[in-house]
Amino acid sequence: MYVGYLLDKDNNMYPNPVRHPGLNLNPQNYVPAPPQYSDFPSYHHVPGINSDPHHGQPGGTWSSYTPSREDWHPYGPGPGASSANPAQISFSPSDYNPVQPPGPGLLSPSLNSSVPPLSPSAQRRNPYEWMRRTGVPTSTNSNGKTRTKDKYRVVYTDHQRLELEKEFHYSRYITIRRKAELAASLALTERQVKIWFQNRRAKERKVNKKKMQQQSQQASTTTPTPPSVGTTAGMGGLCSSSSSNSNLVSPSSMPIKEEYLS
DNA sequence: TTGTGTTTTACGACCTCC
DNA sequence: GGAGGTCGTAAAACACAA
Repeated sequence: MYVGYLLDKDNNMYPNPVRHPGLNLNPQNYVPAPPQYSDFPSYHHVPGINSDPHHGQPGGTWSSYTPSREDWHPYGPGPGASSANPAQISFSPSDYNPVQPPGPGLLSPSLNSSVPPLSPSAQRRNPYEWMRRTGVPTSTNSNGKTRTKDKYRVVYTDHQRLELEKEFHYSRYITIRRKAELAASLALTERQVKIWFQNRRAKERKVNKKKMQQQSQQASTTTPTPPSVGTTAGMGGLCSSSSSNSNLVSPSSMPIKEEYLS
């Protein structure tokens, strides 16, 4: 889909360690971004989001961040907690009437209705279906697991995924500070960000493993001579036998997100 | 429409490091 | 002991062929 397209298009997005120079989305593929994200205050990578030492300027606002959000369980105490996610609320369907928490609205009234889809992919899937049909907690399944309380899983918005992908594209392993910043800016919990990165690394390993299998299969069928032992020439950083190796894969050499390329 | 395969969140078990 | 890593897996969401 378009996230990968963006990353491919901006393959040199992070040519140097200075990152997130505004993180502008490609308007062609992220239409109509301005009205969509004008209500997403942290989307533009507010100052302080670059506070990581290797990310650029030291952050002046870091000390003001309160990481208490980590304790919000994603399943939360019900609709109020779900509604506290501005990124998700912003795109709730017009016929959905969430229980809004009191106080200054996280949701601009203009977004409640007649909002064009977030992205091309948002036209075919609604990331907020769970908000519709998970009103009744499904506390336990047949196995007695308490895996689903209010919802089993949420579907992250394209914006959230884009930002996470960008961060992953920059670094396979997120720092504690960046995790907190990203969680705050994307209205996710730090736990969600952490798990997303874990899953993303797993995905990369899986893809690399698949690639290696294909290459070895190809080599065995085309070349009679086996590859020399002890050399990694030609592997292109695809050695993913261990976790420590997996992060050596060049970001630009990644088989980036075919699922986004449609 | 439906069946099926794939991808995406989320978690638990286990391990390592500080 | 806690945090965060991998690995395996569950199940929802999604894509797509029949």
